[in-house]
Amino acid sequence: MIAFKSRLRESIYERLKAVFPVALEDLDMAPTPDPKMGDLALTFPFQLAKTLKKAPRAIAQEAVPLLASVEGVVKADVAGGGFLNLWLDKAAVFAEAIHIAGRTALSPDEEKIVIEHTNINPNKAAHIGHLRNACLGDTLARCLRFKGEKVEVQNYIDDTGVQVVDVVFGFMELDKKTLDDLEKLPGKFDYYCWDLYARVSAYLTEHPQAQVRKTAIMKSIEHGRDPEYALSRYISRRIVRAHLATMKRLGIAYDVLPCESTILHLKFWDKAFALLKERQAISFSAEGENKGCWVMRLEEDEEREKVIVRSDGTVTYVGKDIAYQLWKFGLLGLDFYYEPFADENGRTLWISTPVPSPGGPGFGGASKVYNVIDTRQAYLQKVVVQGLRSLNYSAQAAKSIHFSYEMVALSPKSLSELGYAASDEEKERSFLEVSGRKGLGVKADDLLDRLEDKARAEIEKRNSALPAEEKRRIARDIASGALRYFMLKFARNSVIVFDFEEALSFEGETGPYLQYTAVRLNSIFRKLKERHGVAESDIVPPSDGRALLPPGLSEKETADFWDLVLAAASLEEEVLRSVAALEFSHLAKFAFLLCQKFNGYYHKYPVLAEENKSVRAFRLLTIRTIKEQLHCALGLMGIPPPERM
RNA sequence: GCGCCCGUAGCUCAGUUGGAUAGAGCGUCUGACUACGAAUCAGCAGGUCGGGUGUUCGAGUCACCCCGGGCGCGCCA
Repeated sequence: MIAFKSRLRESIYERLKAVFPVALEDLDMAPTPDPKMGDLALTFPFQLAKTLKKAPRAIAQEAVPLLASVEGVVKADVAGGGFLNLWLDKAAVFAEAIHIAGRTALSPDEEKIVIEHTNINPNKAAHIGHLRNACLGDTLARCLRFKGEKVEVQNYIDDTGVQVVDVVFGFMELDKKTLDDLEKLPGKFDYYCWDLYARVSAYLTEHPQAQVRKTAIMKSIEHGRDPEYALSRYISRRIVRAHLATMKRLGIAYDVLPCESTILHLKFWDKAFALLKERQAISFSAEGENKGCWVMRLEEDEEREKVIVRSDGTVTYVGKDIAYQLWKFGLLGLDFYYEPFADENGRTLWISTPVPSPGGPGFGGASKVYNVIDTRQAYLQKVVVQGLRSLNYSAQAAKSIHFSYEMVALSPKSLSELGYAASDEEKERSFLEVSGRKGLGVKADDLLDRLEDKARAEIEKRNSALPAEEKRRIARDIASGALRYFMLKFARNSVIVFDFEEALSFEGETGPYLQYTAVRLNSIFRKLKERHGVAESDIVPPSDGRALLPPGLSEKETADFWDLVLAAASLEEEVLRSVAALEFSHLAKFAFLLCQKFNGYYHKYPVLAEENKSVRAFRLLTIRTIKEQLHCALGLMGIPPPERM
């Protein structure tokens, strides 16, 4: 419908411009509050009132005759204090909706877009906070690809960070395990490390003198000395595989895994450092509290400065991030080497390596970059962008988007369900932050397992005769759909206070509600084939000149049909709106509303049982359009539509 | 102290870059299945949109000030 609307806007503009001082972009067309008042409302009379020194209502009155014969408009009228309401040609809109259903006419704006998301430290299992990140990032990727953009998804692996060092320390010092022992460790490795990491954190707090040993381990890893280096590498790689397996359960995949170790080996930082010095984006601090450091002055606060290179010559996290961001835009003049890491449904996932490997693919070189990182890192992301700007890469700075979102926290109820013994101070609070250090959080796989168990029980109630394998597959799809919708339904700026009961719900505004709706739609077409031998693809608009809307259709049904089709036809606009605002709760809400409208419609209007042939054909055409748009929306959210459930 | 975010129905949250009469879900209550799938649908009840002052034809939405809560502000990542 986006194409229909833009054509409409242009022809309205053509009619108005001779008489009124309007610009094309002033012609906003908002839906009316009530379909009885028309379909779209123009508000330009309000805007013109002052300059024309006329009442908005009078302006609207004057404009009405100009719009009466615009193509696609069947009626125009004045309403309220000066709204100009339009009634659209239902058949024309419906025809376009049928034509475009399940597809899009949108086109890309960028040469190439890089999205960085997930980025879990490879030292422990993924938890619900990580899931929010991955679901948002993956949905963004899907929407941009739908739009036609060339998208590359990167999952940055901090394989040399202190968090991995902590776990190496734990294996060596607390558990006295060798690499050989690790290879034989039974059970879920990421779960083992989850507990170990919490144990190490507690141990280091109680035994500050152990920091010396930890520092020694870190140095060994940096210099590639075994057994520390071999352990760190083994741990990080095995955990990354665990994370990938978790994300695969949600249909989330990546193109490339850039590793921090490679950034260090290939001297990305040295190159970036030289650039920063050369263009004076950073300066050497000769005195004061940051004496001996290379620092960047902050634009919004001249008093403050951020240390980029420490006095001991090592680079900070932000410094490395600036180098990485430069590489994403192809501004570093360096590239990684790559080797295959995994095969995901026939698609190769590549990992960076310092070892030259001829014939490998190339990554990076984007014209726009989205970094999906929670809002607590907003300050650091600002510094990164300022880094680009200071290097005179203002175009790239403007296209460095921090896709920020609030954290996932735990409700007091979920804390007690996890068996967490909260301190008195913690009991006062309305929620607690997830903390890997404390081992406090809901592990992604645990939550998915619980969702699957519950889904399987529900399937058993309804479809116990299905083959076991199919029941398992459906349970997986429902678990995935429930979780993905849950992660998208909240606005990104609001803290999700996680509650098991809410997250495990399959009723109301949930993923399974949407899936159930899709299943009902499937069933109609399955039965159409079984009972009447008509395939879904045979449902097409009448070709013999008969009207798209059957004559004599009741006023009530026309209104219900129209409400449904208008909703379905706004998918593309909703996608654009969601991407522009980075607010995928819009898309989620859109899909939910569409399902609600369909379920209400279907309740009132029988389809297969309808005796009047032309009415039945019309309803089939209507719901087929709905089905395709719904499947499309589900696909954008990564919610799998089961055949049955 | 400075910066960012949040405050809407009993609970959890939407609210289309300012539009007409503020909406969902859950929960409560009342109804609808020998099924085109009840993971559904129909209905009842529930609101000084934290408070105030402005801007505007129009404010839940924008500005400023308060109140309450969260998160940042490391030579950690």
